[in-house]
Amino acid sequence: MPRVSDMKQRLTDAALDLMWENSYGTTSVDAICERAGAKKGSFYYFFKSKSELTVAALEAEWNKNKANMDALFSPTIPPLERLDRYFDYVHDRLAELKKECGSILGCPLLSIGSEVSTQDQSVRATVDRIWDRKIKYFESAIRDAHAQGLIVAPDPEAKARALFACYHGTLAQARIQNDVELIRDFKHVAMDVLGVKQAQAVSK
Amino acid sequence: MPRVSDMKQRLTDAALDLMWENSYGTTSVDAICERAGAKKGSFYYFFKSKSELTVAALEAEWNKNKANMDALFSPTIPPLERLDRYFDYVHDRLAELKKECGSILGCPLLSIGSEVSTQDQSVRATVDRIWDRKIKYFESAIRDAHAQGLIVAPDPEAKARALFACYHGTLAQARIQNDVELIRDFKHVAMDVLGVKQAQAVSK
DNA sequence: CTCTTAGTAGACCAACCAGTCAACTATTTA
DNA sequence: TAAATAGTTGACTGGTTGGTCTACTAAGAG
Repeated sequence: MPRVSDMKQRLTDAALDLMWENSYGTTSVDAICERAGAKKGSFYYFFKSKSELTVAALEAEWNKNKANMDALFSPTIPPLERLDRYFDYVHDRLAELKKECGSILGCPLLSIGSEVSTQDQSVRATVDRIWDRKIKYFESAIRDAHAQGLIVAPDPEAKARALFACYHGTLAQARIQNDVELIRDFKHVAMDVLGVKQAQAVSK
Repeated sequence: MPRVSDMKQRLTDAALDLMWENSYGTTSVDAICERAGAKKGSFYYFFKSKSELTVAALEAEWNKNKANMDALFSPTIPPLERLDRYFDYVHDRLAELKKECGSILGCPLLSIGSEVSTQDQSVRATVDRIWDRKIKYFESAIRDAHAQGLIVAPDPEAKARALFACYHGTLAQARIQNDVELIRDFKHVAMDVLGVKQAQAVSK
């Protein structure tokens, strides 16, 4: 089996970086190739189309983050603290990225998903699928919190979806206003959504 | 003063329709002209660029909705009911649009804003400005509710921003999943965010 | 050493993009 | 009726887009 290459991954990495910072539409195949150090021929050797590359890039990003997500949402951590740590983690990462590129980028799933949802069903479905996987982390944290009597959430799945949506709205607003402030404040909003009383909130 | 024309408005209407349903990037000047029944020359007679047209289209949309927003958020209506009615109104409108085009479109401010935020500062700033105006409706409803002892919100501006962000996250998720369900449920989430006890919620 | 296979190279294409421009036309005022 | 003004027309341009194609090359297996 001759000749190995990491070009496929370089292409998905480049694509996600560019689409996250800019948008799906303004990220051209040429630009992706340039950033990955590839030529057009290589691109279309690995992917049938820009759409297919995007699906692969989103799945690759998920796989890259999964281990970290598993750690953040480990059942060994008190359930509300899992959420708290996750919010901190995202905040810190976005703040770090802002130093590099000057902008708060929000969540690529939402940006890309919202942009292509009515136009590209396979990308839309991919975003949808990954979105659901991420909600599962919220869901089990919420279920555990309910079981421990920290909150009242008889329908953890619905609560998780609602909280996840609220969080992404905050990330989107942060992107539009290019301001981390809201993200920092979201922790308190999350406690409201979950119905945690101040006294019960995660102590520092 | 010779020759009058409603073409400027036809162009902004067409642009907003297309960008709302599809996206900023995939909405071409040609497509806008076709839908408005204009030729390229007319487009660039009224607007210097696609970017400038978009700014005008967003402002025009705001002006079209303003009277209705003023009515929905009239101080004569109990504060929490104002929000309730607003959520109903948006839900009904999006459900109606879905019948026409097959998709839940979400909020054009968020879709367009998120897409262009890092690329087009004047459109970004316009979205930002209109976003702030809309928050004002939430803010005064929240302040009134606080004054009446219906909720505890010592910082109505922050609460309004948070609630608005949560709502838009829900609208974005509805667009991505093409599902009204979440929007229907948002009313209850809003009451959680505001800290309204069930018994105090708007009665039917 | 050579065959096979996985990957690379880059010229090329038709479609489309935002934007330009000079000629044209309808309408109002004087 | 004629001049001035407000709006319209559509061909055109140069650059970009996603995608194709044929020729090429590096490396492991026999």
